[in-house]
Amino acid sequence: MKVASVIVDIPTRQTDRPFDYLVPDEWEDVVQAGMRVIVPFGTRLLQGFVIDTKSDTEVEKLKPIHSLLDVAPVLNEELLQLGKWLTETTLCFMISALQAMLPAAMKAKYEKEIHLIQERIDHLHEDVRLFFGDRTVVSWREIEHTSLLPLLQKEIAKGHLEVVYRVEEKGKKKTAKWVELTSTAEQTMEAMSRLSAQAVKQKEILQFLLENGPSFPLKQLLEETNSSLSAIKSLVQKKLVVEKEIEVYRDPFADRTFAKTSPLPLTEDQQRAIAPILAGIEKGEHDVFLMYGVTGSGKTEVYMQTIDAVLKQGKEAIVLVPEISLTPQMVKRFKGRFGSKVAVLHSGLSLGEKYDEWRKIQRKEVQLVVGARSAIFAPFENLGIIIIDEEHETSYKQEENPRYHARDVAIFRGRYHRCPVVLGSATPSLESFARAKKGVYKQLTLKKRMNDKALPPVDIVDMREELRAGNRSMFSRLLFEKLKDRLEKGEQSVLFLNRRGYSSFVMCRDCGHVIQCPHCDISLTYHRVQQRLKCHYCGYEQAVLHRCPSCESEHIRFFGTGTQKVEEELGKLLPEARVIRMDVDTTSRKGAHERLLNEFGEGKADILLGTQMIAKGLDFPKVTLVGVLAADTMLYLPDFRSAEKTFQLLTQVSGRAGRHQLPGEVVIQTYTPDHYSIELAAKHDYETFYEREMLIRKKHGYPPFYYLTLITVSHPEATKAVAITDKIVHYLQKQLSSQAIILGPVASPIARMNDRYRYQCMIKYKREPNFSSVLRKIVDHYQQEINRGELTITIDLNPYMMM
DNA sequence: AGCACGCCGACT
DNA sequence: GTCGGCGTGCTC
Repeated sequence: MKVASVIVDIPTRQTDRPFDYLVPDEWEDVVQAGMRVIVPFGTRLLQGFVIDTKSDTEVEKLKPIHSLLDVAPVLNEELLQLGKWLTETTLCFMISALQAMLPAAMKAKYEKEIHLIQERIDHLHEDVRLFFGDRTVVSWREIEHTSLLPLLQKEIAKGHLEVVYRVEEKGKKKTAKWVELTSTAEQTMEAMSRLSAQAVKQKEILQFLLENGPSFPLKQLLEETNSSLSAIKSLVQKKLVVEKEIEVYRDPFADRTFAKTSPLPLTEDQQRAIAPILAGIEKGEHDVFLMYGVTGSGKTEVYMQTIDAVLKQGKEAIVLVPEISLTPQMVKRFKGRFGSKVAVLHSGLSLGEKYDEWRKIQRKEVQLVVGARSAIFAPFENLGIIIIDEEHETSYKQEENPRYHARDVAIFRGRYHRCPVVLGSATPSLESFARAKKGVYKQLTLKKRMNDKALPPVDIVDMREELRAGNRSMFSRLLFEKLKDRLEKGEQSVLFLNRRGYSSFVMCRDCGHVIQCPHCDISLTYHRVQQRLKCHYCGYEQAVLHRCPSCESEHIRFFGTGTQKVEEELGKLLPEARVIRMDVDTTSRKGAHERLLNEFGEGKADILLGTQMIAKGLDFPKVTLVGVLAADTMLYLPDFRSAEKTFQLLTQVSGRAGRHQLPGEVVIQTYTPDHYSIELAAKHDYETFYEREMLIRKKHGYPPFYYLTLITVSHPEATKAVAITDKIVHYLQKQLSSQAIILGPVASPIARMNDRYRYQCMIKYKREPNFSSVLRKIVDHYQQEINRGELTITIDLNPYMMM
């Protein structure tokens, strides 16, 4: 007897354990851990993952596996272990962990249907027969909310109708039809001679296949022989050819060629940095390297040469880059160096395209993956290096279950494969830099820029001064002068507007009323293109108002500075300037991002105006001026990392100027010019920033001095939310050591979302061996209320979003 | 998650 | 006396 332990596709506490199934004899040699199967569960069918096989079980009423979804495991031993580890470190369900490691296309889609039973059709109620018409199957969804439901249920009970559960995959493999000769050349020729004289096309097709076959893609065959499908059909009927479905990959880069590049000679700095990594690769040793290198110091070239060494060993490599900088420029660099050995995974790809890239990895058709966060789960079996570029980026932390950080996963995998993990950044996260200083990570430093160009001088403009001087525009006099100057010289400028925490809201000028979402405690954002007000948290939207709902005044207007508004003002101030605007609105269409950047690169515009997305990776020789319109917009968000984020962003943006022959300049506009994060960013002084910020973190008990966990409780009733949070706080105080600092309950920064009140509790701690079991007990205790859907408790170990 | 099972009130 | 409402607990 062979038994399979299966994790079923229901993410709840009660089903978060393996269920045993009998493996039918015919699959005894096939079923292995890591495969997906379909199993009966209660009355339905579900997708599940085999995590173990064994020869006996305590379970008495074993059901057999219904069917297999894979012929080979989709998760290997390492990834199964990694899944287990994810459940422990992020407190998620096993099924969520397993699904997170696979492309979304492999998730199941469930269909419930009512089938007609042919033999019982005479017994069937008149109305039901009428409803079915000439159909034999009706989807459950169609009748679920109709008056027909009770009648149908009776008929089902009587056995006149049958309920069928179907499980399907979300994404499909893409196939193409091919045509193939069924017999040998001689037999085919002989058959040709027996064809009727009228069958000109059929003979032509056979002849073509004899010369170019024996198999050929159907579509091209029709084109080449200029014939129609009917000719093929006749040949199929005569059994002279067969049609075959052959799997093809969707290729997101099909119509692109990438110029081949070769390794560049390394600078002294680079050589010093690469040596320990190469030694690690050579010896098969796991180490975490923090590569701290100023912008333009050539980190990417170092990455590529280490990858080269890994591939030469016959091993594989993963490169993570932040979603936002996974630009065509970036892809081009890797594709140019490593050609067809590269798979690219990012959110711009369709479900099916991601699935195809994943299968290329699984089939070992590629050796290198460049991708965003989830690419860390690439199913390589012989990893030689993992590189995380811009390691400080918060997008490496997933903000939904499983709430993992790609850096932690990388280190897990690096340890498993005994290979180096390289974290690269010009502005490392405090956590990583502190670990490097302690010697936990090995620090590698790239001090000099490759072309020996000095970092650009930065001017800080105090916008309060501007206001006092009577300048009410969003451009300071200095920035305006410099923009005009570049325009005259024919050089380019980049204007950066950080909109986060500063979106355009609608306010009444008479009574100060701000239009808010009726379901969330957050102001609605004005979307100019569609002339609508939208809630960014629950999706609520409404038409723009022309009269204040509170005081009936007509003096209601839009506040906040959006990119569109900057564009408008630029048009007034510098009408001759050609401006390209890049934000969510202008880049949402596929390929728009790349097109706009290309236009700018070709000099078709003087000014590139944009949000976050232009902060990274752009490298245009003619850019000599970078302007930051409002540096402090995110400085006062309720987030202990806001100073760090501001520093990183300003440093990042400044790095866009003067990367080549022409010297660059940076202008930072701010209302808080003496804030250390702005001052030190202007001086390009990371290390001083690090020291200052560390003092603050230490004083207030934040990472990297303390670990942090955020518990968010949400409930439709505010009093309940407070009471439960309060109980949790008290319980934690009893269970945790006296060193742990437990804060709360306090209302979340967004106190109501989707008509649910949100309260939170923050725990700062150094060492709590029982922490996760304490947290588990809390969730278990409220299980009923959670199941009823009234209550949710979200636990984020190591949060990056405090909202 | 979804479904069966079981316990209460409103009706033929 | 039964039909159907929802609350409770189980699914290998």
